[in-house]
Amino acid sequence: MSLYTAASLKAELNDRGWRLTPQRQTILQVFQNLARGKHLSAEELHDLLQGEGEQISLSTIYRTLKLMARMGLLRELELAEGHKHYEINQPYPYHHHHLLCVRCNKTIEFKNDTILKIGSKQAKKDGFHLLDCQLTIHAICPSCQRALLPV
Amino acid sequence: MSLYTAASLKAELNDRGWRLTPQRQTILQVFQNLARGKHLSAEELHDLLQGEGEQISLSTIYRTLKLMARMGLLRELELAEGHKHYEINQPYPYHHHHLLCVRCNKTIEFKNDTILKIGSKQAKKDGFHLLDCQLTIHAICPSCQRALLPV
DNA sequence: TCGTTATTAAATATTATTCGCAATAATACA
DNA sequence: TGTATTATTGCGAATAATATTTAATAACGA
Ligand SMILES: [Mn+2]
Ligand SMILES: [Mn+2]
Ligand SMILES: [Zn+2]
Ligand SMILES: [Zn+2]
Repeated sequence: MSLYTAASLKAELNDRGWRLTPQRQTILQVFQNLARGKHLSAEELHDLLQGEGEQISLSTIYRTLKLMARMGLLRELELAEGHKHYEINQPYPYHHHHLLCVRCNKTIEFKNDTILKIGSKQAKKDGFHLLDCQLTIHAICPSCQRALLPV
Repeated sequence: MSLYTAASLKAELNDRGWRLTPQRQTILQVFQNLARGKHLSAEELHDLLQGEGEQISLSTIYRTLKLMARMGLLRELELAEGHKHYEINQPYPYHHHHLLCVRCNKTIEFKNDTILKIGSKQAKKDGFHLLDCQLTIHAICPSCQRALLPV
């Protein structure tokens, strides 16, 4: 399950002229141990770390999340109005997608192997190097449908 | 092509206790006439309208974009860091997806009928009312691959 | 072990988006 | 067709997520 060890993360970083820091290691650790279906915002990650006694500045958290998303280690998700959420980017058997209620932000994860295949094929066709591939279904959940009208 | 006339937009709005205003009509008009492959941010739409002599406040633009996205008339896309883009939400034959370079934001549109089917099926299965279904492929384009390292 | 330089924490800046409000105008209905 | 109701607008101000600047620190390669 745990794709990156300290050593492999270091290699991945050093390859690009970057450095392995305790902060980066800790943050990746958190995402690797996060329960399935959980997603964290920068703020939430900050709070979680504080709770564990880890003192990592919010700036560093923002920088690290962005860096790791661009490396393909994390997925950057738009699951709520106003801020991003992150989760570990897992390959094939764990790869999944999101069904989202635009009113209450209820999120359901689902798997579908076809989508990743389509995405990989398309990226390859255009010569892009694939980082992530995410289907987001914007919809209205059953309970929000019942609670009619109000936006 | 033009899915909504003034009359049908009015009906759609009034059904929910909302009103048809010249501003809403104008904004939907712009998106319906937008060239294939073009996406607009709130700011860009504002500038475009100004250029045409239409004076619609930025507040109204933000409100309208959000409203229409939640109605399913527009698609809200995350194609760049920091701000959203919008396009008209077209059904089946025009429905498409995006391949995006996370470094330079180069965007390629592509079609795939399977994805919409998967999305519809999943939404139905969970009792959600589908608004939009978008596959976003995060990747690195060929020229950014060549321009190595720099983030 | 040392020098170089990427990274950090903290404070500050930026900027997309929202909100409060008073004025206006779309709609329902008499 | 006129009137009352209230959703919507434009403006300015507020908010909040994220970026940036800086000096101090600490990884890394030699
Ligand atoms: Mn997920
Ligand atoms: Mn598009
Ligand atoms: Zn809901
Ligand atoms: Zn690029």
